[in-house]
Amino acid sequence: MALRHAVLTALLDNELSGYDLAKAFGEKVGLFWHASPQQLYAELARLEDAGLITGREVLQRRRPPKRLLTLTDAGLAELTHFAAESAKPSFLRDELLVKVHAERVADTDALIEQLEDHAARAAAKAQVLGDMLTGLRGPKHEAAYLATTNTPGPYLVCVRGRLFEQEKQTWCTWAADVLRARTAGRPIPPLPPR
Amino acid sequence: MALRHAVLTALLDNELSGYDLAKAFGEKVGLFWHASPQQLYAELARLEDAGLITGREVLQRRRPPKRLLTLTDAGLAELTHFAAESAKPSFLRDELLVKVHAERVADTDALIEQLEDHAARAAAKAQVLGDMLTGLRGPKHEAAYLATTNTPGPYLVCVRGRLFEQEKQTWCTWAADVLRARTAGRPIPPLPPR
DNA sequence: CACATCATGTAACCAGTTACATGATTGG
DNA sequence: CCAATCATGTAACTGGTTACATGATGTG
Repeated sequence: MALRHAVLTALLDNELSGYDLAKAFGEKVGLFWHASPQQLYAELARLEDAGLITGREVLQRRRPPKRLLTLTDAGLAELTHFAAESAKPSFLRDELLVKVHAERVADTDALIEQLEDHAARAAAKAQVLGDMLTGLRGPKHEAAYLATTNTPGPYLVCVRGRLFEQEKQTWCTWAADVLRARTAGRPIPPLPPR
Repeated sequence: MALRHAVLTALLDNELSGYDLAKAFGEKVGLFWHASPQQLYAELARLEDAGLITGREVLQRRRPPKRLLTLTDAGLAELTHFAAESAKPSFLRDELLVKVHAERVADTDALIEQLEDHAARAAAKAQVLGDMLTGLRGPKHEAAYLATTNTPGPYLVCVRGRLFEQEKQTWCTWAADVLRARTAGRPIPPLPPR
């Protein structure tokens, strides 16, 4: 049950509403841990029942009121405890790979199209993550930022997300090129080094 | 519902028993799509009910009898149809990243240990995948193999798995080095290029 | 004789997805 | 006035994990 801890982590630095969290999980956080709004609202209710977070009502001018959520001491302790446990290994799990594996019985042109589509999306995400990284470290160089910040965690995680997307882009592009070269009888391109 | 299709794909080339499949999902297939034996047996029952696979009993000397499963024509058609649909984007979802994100409130030494552990596992998996690739292409060069085989799918997928594990190893090692350098007051190492 | 491997599952629970539901406010 | 965004959820279903259960055979 790591969604719970992903939520606690997201609340570590900011006081957020359920809505804010849903947005964060669709963007920043979502780049390494995805969850739907419905899942979040359910989890938030459970977390509040368990006393790991508390909410305070904030009235807004010309907006519906919102509940800003904060970690309690118990929530903080829970997070610290969680971080010390050994993490289970993560798996690559990708529908597209299943389809490529079944290329033999698939429509190759449709597959190529999808590979290129996924490559483009990955490139866009990598770009967003790159911008987030420069935003985080500000005017400093990476090494200087990592040496001095007291929250290196988010930066490190963001680097991983970026590597992941870059790797995905590289592979998708190459795989599409390979399949295209095969159907056209052209020479197979090598996998670009990175 | 892509487990169903992952199973069909695994049966595309070989006739397998439930037990064989469970092993394959723990090894080869599991490197890009993981499933537990329980999930598989449940899915197999459903697939047979749906008429997408059939089993034939095989008696063995000095072994319990097993049921070898094969794709039916309907199963093949289902797979072809699935491959043409657009695949939903895959997410990176990793407990370890949640922990690193929460580094601020975690035991840094414990985290470093885990990062190094995960790096070692990733390196081992990458090695296995590399061996699988050389096994698949035999004496040929990659380009020659990909140009001539009629099943490039498994090879391409395997390359992706290897890239993923290499990327994971690179990052885990670097992140551990960064955290270690911070606590020791040493200079932060750069992320190695690849 | 004990442990690993072959071979197959069931039951209970937890996590995640899809579809639906509601109502206010802001910007074009 | 309509669409987008802010803000919060519920209900029904599907998918996945953990723990348990059974029994045969091969290896040290």
